Amino acid sequence: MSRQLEDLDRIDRQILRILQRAGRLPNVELARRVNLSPTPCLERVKRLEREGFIRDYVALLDPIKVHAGLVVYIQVTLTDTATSALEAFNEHVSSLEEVQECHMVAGGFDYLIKIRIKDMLGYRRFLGEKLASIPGVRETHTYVVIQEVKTDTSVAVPDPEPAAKGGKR
Amino acid sequence: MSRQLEDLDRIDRQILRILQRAGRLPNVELARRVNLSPTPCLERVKRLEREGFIRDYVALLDPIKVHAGLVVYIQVTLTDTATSALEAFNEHVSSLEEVQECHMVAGGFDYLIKIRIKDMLGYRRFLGEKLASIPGVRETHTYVVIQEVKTDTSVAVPDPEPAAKGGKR
DNA sequence: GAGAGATTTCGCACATAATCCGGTTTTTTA
DNA sequence: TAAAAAACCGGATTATGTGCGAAATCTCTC
Repeated sequence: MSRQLEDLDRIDRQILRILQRAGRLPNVELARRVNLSPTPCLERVKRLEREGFIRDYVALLDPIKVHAGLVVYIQVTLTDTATSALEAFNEHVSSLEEVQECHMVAGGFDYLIKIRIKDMLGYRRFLGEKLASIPGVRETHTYVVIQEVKTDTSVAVPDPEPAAKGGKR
Repeated sequence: MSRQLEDLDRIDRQILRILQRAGRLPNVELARRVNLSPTPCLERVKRLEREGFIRDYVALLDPIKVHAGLVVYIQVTLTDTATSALEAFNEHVSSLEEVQECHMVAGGFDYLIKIRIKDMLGYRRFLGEKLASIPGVRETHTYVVIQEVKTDTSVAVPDPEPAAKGGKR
């Protein structure tokens, strides 16, 4: 029914790579870059969306200009590691607007969460008013980010396999 | 010259919040949602882009479908903490396609980098062939992500201050 | 508090892009 | 090799983005 990555040809992958960087590129221009006419190009894009390769399109803001320039990673350990407790924590954390990412990491049922706030005062408020109010938090360890060296929302799309034998595709 | 966040009114902030979630929303529809006609709405969007509040527009892909489903955080300590060594490391890391984020964290000149790869084999290859080849890496500590609880590219845009008294500016 | 100026808004006209449709070419399959 | 399926293209239609002048709103000054 739905294609796998292996089923995508060179053009499909090109499209993914381009749209990852320029989500609002007009279809005419996209078609030109991948050497297609607009119609089949749009058809491919729509299909990639339908099949779930493309999740959605977003605008990226300048964090500093919207007062969210400070990034802090917080490592969290829970007291209770029962499934229900974990799920409760998941729910709670997901609802916090400062939390950009939350991951459960291997080795001792810890969490690593990434937050964006304006400044240290914002961090203190988050820790005291938001994170502390979540039940079951045993301890936290804070990593304050001094410099953002790289931030990239795109992922590498591998080239297609040269197609084993016989025909091509 | 360029506006600050404080200078944005309710509508501007609404626009930012909406476009963060739906970067390809047609301007007519956006205008309808913020109760404006298309013309001034587009004018505002263009201005927000020009002033740098909106950095760019991107398509978000499904990491699993493009064989980048495994997230690993790696904590890195360098042997040399001279500015030139740090900059060299920054350059090197930024060029690696698996690296989605790289942050310098306070307290001992460590780095925290986030990578996306297909599986554990991909991780081993990255560590052995890519990260190890960067000079000056003293030690690394790995956090393997079991579950992605939350991932959000958007940031909270605060509501405007009610404008103190008398005039505003 | 009245008025000049600036800013923002709207509605219409125009340009550009997205979408639809039919026909052709290419690829796949039997 | 022929038939079927899929992909592609070009042009017509529709929708969307963009430019411009006029009206409305707001700001500031006197």
